[in-house]
Amino acid sequence: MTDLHTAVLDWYDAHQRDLPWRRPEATPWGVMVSEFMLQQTPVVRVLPVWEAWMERWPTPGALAAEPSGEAVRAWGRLGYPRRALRLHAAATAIVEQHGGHVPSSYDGLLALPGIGDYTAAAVASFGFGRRHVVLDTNVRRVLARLLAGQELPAPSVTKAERALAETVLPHDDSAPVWSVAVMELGALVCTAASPRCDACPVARLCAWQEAGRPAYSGPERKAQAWAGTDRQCRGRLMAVLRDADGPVHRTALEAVWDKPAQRDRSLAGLLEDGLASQVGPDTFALPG
DNA sequence: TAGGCGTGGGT
DNA sequence: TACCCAAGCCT
Repeated sequence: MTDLHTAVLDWYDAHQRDLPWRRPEATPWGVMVSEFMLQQTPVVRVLPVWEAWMERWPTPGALAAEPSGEAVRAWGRLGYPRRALRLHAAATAIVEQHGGHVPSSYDGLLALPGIGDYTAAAVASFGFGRRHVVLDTNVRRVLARLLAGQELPAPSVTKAERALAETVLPHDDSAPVWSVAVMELGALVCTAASPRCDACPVARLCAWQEAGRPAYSGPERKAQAWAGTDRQCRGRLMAVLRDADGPVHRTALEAVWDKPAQRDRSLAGLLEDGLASQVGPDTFALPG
């Protein structure tokens, strides 16, 4: 155990948030649900939805037994509702292919819909105690600063970055807690915009500090457009479907977006994606 | 692989 | 006010 590990783990022990999916009684399914919800979504918004979700669907089988539309409805305003669809599909695959038990291996997890490298590593690690490099945006940022001396990581994961993360991943059973501790450090202290270096337990070991905190100099990071996009339109349409008890008439959808061509294209996209279904000549609903 | 895909809080 | 960004995935 190096000075670096001791400092990070001691800090985590003292400052970690009490999150329900981190508690000892949390199941692999609960961990998996949390990881789906946390994809691109802050913890504070996930908490109440996760609680309600686990109350209603405590196992993959419970979720798989209901229509996918119920998952989309329960997803609420978390955003990226196809995650709800994919979580439902993953639950179905777990029932059909894994006897209702969340697979414990990275490869088994990676094969499920909606699970990529990060989520597979996170569930294998946090849900089953396995040793995997867990590279999310927090870990990447912390290691970029601490080890590479750069303010921000590259736009996508590089081989060198993964290799560097491997060099600091403990080889004993503390690998998972190391990963979650680094993530927590990134979420609470080593933040993207205004890092609180005065509160950082490893500032004295940080290559970025040592270099004088140079500004990011890599490829340009372009922001996503939002106003007037199909995404905004789709969000409006989904809100109408979600908030209705049953099927809604076409006019209710037309009322929330005034550009007919874009509205029609967006609705067609939602039908194509399986996020909505047409139940009559002029009526639509969440999928059955 | 670059771009599409929701939502809302922080600065 | 306008970005910026938050435990990514898929095509």
